[in-house]
Amino acid sequence: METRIDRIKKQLHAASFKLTPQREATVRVLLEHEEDHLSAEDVFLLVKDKAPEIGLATVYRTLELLTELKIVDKINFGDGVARYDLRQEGAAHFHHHLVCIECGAVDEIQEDLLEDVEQVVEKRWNFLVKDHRLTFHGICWRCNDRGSVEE
Amino acid sequence: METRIDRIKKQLHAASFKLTPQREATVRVLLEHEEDHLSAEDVFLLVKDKAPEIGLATVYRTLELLTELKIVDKINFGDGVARYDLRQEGAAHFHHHLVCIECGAVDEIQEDLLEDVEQVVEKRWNFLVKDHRLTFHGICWRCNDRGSVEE
DNA sequence: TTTCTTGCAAAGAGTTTGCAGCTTC
DNA sequence: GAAGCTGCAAACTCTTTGCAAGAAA
Repeated sequence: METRIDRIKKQLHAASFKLTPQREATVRVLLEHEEDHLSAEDVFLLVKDKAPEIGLATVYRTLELLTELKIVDKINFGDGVARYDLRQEGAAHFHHHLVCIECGAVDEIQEDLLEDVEQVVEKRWNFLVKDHRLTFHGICWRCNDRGSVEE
Repeated sequence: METRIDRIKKQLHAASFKLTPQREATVRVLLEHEEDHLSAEDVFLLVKDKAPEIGLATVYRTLELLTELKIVDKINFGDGVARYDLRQEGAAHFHHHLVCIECGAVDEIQEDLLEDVEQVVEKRWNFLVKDHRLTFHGICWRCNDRGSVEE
């Protein structure tokens, strides 16, 4: 059976790149942390466990490469650090994020909630939507449960 | 009649800050460029025309202050540079952006298109929405008009 | 005087790049 | 051996901070 790594390898080859051991280690870290939103530094530290000789620059170069090939998405929650998210296979659109302003947790919404909104944008603004970024800032269910919420 | 500057001055005073000449010059630049999405450097260069002795650090400090007071919004389109947008007076929510991947233009949508979506998020994810960031990436009406659009 | 604010220069964080050496075909 | 890839260190960009001097209350 074809694994996710195999498919990524094919994508790289199709674009004339190799899946080197360093690149594979990086991809594996991303696969093992699909739920998280790792920074380049985070990825670097995790990759080092598998491949201690790897350099930070290689991780950056790999993440950039994967971003170009649309295998990962580079996101920015405004804290000055780029984060990298493995794209859902076959996902045409970026998923959404819920950032908790209390505890800092970041949850994902895989469903596309914007279909109607995109229709409006395309019709009313004559803007051909190719992708979107949507992040909500607020209080997550964990913090909501934990106590009363007043403004 | 009370001007926008007057009101901003009051907001500063209410939080025990002064509207110094440097801060006023910075705010004026933002007012004169409401349509744009200026980086700190952009603001700095424009402020320098009015007040040549101003330092870049002061501009950064002023923009940070205005962001804290929710007079401006700090945005990030993923190019590693923070941009600053004067908030619409009385706007509870952040406006949306249309970023053209052809010409780089950034247009604004002041209308809140997300009311329905936020309801869903609050109900289904038990997430209390306080604010949102929504950016569409695609082809703007200018580039659309200019020629045929194929992928 | 005391407190806030500023300009400058230095420091800091995150990211990119030049280059020599190493792989891979 | 040509082409691609890597690790290291240096460079670079954007932003923040320390500090002495200046302005305001």
